[in-house]
Amino acid sequence: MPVDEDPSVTAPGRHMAPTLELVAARAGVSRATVSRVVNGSTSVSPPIAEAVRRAVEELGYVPNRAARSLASHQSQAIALVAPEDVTRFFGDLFFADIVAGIDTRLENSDYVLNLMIANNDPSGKTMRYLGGGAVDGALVVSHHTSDRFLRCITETLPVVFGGRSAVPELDAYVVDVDNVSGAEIATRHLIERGCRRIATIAGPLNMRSSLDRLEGWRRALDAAGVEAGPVVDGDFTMLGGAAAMREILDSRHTVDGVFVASDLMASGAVQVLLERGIAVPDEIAIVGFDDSAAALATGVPLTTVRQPMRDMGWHMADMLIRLLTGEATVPRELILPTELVVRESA
Amino acid sequence: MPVDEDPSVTAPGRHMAPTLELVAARAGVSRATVSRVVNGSTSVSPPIAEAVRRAVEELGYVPNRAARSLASHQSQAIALVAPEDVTRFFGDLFFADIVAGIDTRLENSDYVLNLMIANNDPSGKTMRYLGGGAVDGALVVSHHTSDRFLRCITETLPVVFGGRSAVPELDAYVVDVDNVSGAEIATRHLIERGCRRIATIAGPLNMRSSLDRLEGWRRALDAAGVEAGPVVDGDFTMLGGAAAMREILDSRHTVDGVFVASDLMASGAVQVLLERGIAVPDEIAIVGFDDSAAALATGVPLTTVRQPMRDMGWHMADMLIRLLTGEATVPRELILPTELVVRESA
DNA sequence: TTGTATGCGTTATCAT
DNA sequence: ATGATAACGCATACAA
Repeated sequence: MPVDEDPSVTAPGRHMAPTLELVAARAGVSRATVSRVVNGSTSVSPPIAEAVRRAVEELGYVPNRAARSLASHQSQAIALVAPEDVTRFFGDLFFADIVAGIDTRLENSDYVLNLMIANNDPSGKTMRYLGGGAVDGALVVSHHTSDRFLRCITETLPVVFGGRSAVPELDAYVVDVDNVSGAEIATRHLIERGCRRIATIAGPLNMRSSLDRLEGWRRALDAAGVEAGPVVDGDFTMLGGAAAMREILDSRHTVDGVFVASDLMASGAVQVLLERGIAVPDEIAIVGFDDSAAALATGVPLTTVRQPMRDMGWHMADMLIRLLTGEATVPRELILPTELVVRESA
Repeated sequence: MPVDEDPSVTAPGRHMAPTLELVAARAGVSRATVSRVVNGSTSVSPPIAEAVRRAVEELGYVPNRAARSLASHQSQAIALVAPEDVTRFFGDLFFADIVAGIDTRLENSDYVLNLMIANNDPSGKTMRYLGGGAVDGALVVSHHTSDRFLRCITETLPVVFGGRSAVPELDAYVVDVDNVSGAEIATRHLIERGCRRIATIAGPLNMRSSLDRLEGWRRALDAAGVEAGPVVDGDFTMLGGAAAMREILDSRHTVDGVFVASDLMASGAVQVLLERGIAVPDEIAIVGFDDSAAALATGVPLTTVRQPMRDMGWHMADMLIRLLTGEATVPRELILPTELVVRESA
């Protein structure tokens, strides 16, 4: 026979958190009823509901997550899975912003965010965790995550991707930034300010965003009937950008404008230009992409394309929640607009 | 009436995850035994343990977190609580790195990371969550979080702070970067290269790190018998740094070196110098702090002080885990060394 | 509308 | 060393 302590309603147990049971006792109803009002069931008479709410308030009751999860088969948690090298690629660039965006969406929900840095091993801890019912869904900032890994996880859980992957067959839910039109706008800006020999420094061509930005550059050129200048890979790094700029300058081409697919690369490119005494933007105009910190820290403040990373985070979370709550019509793809920020480099 | 599928042991239930029960059946033992081997209890005979392990493997069993948590009163989760404006202050600076560090420590543990952006309201969702047993402990990157908030949370949970707060009475567990000696080294570098009239552009003086860096600057000066130059608040922003630099130049002081308490501010300062045709470092040498992206994107690559943010994350997590596992001797404070990175600005 | 009873998957306390 | 069995705190089907 269990040794029950006196469950006197007045005694606020030392450290034990109050349970449904206690609230029920205090309100003079059954556990089920308390559960109902806590979960916002409609079928409970106003006076009773009120009494329960009071008891909840007085006792400072807060539902036990584990118990709730166990009984309901829902964790009310979602995972944010980021590739192993967040800090290398997303670098210190967007991560904080995306997270902030996700959080603002989650704020008014009951979901909490679980952070996972994932290696690309579909059999690792990450997969076990995601598969083990620990989370109801996942947000993944993909960009170049392995195919096998992605497929695995989408089979297990509702997933929303941030940034379309390079493998288009994977028709999952995704929110992305409109890289194409962003690049297009940037390039058009170059054209409108008079540039006619426009090169581009691109990102690694196995990344979707690089491809899209290249495409946008090309479109703007085509639309204006301007001949395409050289295309050089800058690897999305500052050093790569500098190297690419040198390559362009040393080539047989003459250019008067460059669309650079990231601010970091643009920053490297501008430094090379300055070193060689080439005036920016007068001799060569530069437009970057990202509107990252680098855009302002560069010798010549960069004209660039701002990406709404915060919005992206918000919408990723929003989409997933709508998926989880069984909403009927969740669009499979959401493309967020970019914005040209005109500063001094073009 | 629920439509149960045949729970035959051999049939890998469509979607239901295998439970202890199933594993037990398969291995021909009791649930308790399975639980023991899963949790690494010693008191189980090798052959039986082996059989269980096989069953676990074959069924792909993974313990249900909710159930485990409910029964054990431990969530195996820790929270990372960041101030509301992560993205403004930590900005895109350190957040990703700290997270990466935390994650590497957590990787080999059973803990998962819960991310919470906290407003400073001790009664809000964050507090309810932290108090509700949803996590076993918390990591907080504090720097300027409200006192009341902090006190609240430290009373509820084991907490490790990243960065000492400005309120020293709060003697919680904390890991911090050695701002004092970092600033000292930076300033000494200035002195060693011949500077004799050394100013400093400081951060907001209500932040502990600002205070510490100021202190380091002063110490180096004192140690070398060099008179202290002007001290100007640069607000930890690029614009603030630029304004501060102008203020120094326009003052009655002449300076030949400036220790700037952040790269972002240093970046602004350098631009002002360049605009006015003042040679860096020949006429005025600049040393920054952080070794952030801004350090490289600046016109003159910055000599600066690198902070081991990744290590900081690692040690925060490590400290908390040791606290949670009841380790006897956990130091209350851990100060990580910084490192001077010499580039071109000084 | 409200209460009763059962189950969720583990851990932990007992016996054995 | 191993196996029953009782919590753990909540949701929910069902009865009232």
